[in-house]
Amino acid sequence: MIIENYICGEFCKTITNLYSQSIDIKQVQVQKTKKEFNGDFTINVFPFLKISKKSPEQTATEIGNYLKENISEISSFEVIKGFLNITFSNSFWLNKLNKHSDNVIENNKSQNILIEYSSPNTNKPLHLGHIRNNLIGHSLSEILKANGNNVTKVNLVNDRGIHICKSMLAWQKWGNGITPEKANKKGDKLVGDFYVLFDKEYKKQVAELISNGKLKEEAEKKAELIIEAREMLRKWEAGDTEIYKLWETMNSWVYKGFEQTYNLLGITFDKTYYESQTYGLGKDEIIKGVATGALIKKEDHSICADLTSDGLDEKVLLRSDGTSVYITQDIGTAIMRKKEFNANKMIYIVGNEQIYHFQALKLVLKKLGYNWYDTISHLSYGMVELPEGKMKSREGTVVDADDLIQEMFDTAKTISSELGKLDGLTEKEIEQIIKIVGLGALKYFILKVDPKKNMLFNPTESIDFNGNTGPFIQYTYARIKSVLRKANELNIITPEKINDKIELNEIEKSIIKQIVNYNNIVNDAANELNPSIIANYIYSLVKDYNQFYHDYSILKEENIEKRNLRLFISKHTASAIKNSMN
RNA sequence: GGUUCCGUAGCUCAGUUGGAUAGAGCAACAGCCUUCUAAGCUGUGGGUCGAGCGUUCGAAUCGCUCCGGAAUCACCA
Repeated sequence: MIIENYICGEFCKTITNLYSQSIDIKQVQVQKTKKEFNGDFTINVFPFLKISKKSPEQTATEIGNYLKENISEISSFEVIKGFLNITFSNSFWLNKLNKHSDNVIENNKSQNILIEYSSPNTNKPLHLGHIRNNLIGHSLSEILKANGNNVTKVNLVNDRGIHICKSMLAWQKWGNGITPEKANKKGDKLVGDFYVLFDKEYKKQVAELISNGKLKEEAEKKAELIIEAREMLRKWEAGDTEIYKLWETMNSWVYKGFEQTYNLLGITFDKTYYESQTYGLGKDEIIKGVATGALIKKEDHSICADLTSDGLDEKVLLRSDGTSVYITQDIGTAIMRKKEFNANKMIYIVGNEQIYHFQALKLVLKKLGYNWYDTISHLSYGMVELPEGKMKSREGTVVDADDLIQEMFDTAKTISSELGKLDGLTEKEIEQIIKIVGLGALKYFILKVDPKKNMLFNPTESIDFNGNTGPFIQYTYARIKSVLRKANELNIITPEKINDKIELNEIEKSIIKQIVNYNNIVNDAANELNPSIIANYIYSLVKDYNQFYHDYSILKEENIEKRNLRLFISKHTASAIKNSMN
């Protein structure tokens, strides 16, 4: 955008000088020139025909001539219909590239950004949906960091509630004192099994009641197991020591399991919140809100926010018995975090089923008088579907995170050894490689899709290493590194030695342009909160580089400057790729 | 029913604030290991951008109306 802005500015001056009329810079449209045409940037002159009172071709030619005369870096221009394609000199691009050599992003207004992601429940192991969440959250936080922001990554664990009591109750009844160690099982898996067991037994009871003539709804409420689970939740909230101890023990098993999965994925958090500690937050704020008249207290003593003027409904914030609901807690934590981290921006990575929830959250905060309510953004992502349809825990079609990651490793190993990529390596090296490749495949496969869209996860395609995949990018990166390793004359690659005397062919120039624009893309993606832009961008860069690689042989190269240029490009391509692979 | 999101090649997906002849990969077919690593490269075929109307010099992109799919509209979380 930096170059485009510069061109826009020069264009405005040109219009003023040629036609003595001033125009708004926003009217100027500058794009990168399409591949099929000659040029680096294209200015569209159609909107200015009324000012020039000439044909599109004449107008574009006039402007082109003026720009070329006044900007020395423009080497030539071409006019096609109303499109003015201008070409910058090679030295212009090479200098830009050199400026960005360390991929340090300039022009930063550093911000404190808080990003919440993952947010698991402690009654089930992590699954494919969590993987999408985790990868988006982690990747976005890396993008924001690369932009020079101060990023705090937080997790909010849902560790309380009736669903947690269900697995606890099942363990109490049928667990016979089993532990992850005794069962030789990950803690989250073990607890998840008891949750499933509860559901199974509960359904049995319900079916029995129905066959005894009860209505379905009544049966679901009257089944003994659910009554016991509710009683357990009541005891937990009352601070019953025995229940509390069980809860702590089982949750600690789960956390150990989660930690393993996070480690496997390479994901970390700066702070973890537990809902058991935050669920009471927000009450005071809401009561204050009633006092100021922002919120409504109803006859049954429940407290609501009237959001109808914003197109939403009435939202309950405190139950009639004074206990808090989900959103109460979120109001409290938002206010707390805002203070704690002095956050300029708070991003929540949460599935699109909660779009309504976050709209309501922001509006309630607004009503409560927090004018920073709009610094909250909800990055919602779509569901991950399987070729057979949606994942359903009841039907056992949920893709478990650990299983999936293991499968990626196994496939990476199979494919790599079939291709002979692992020949002559030590066990340790092999393990390292399949981890990088397997995870790279999974991460890229998920991140390349626009988060807001529902996506289809086809296991066989995700572990394909050809084409638009993570391993292809890694492969290219590895090859570039190999080129650089072999080029022991690296020290003679200096931009000063590369000048306009060297002609750039189309591919060389296209790669340089792409790398120069890389930082801007990163910036834009950070603004749009969308890692998939970078993923797709890097793929196109890598693809160009691959052509480049196949079209030339450095070792056979006739002149030393050309060889330097190619090494120079390789070096920058490598750093651009590396930057985006973290 | 209200609100939000999605619909682009057989399949999975890109497509920058409206721009030029709509792009990749997979799958199919035909080539390429004298090159820096073939996890690659080249070529061929494949499209009514869900449909229609409108806005304008110009629409996959913006607006409206339909059609199809998803999510949501709890004193659940």
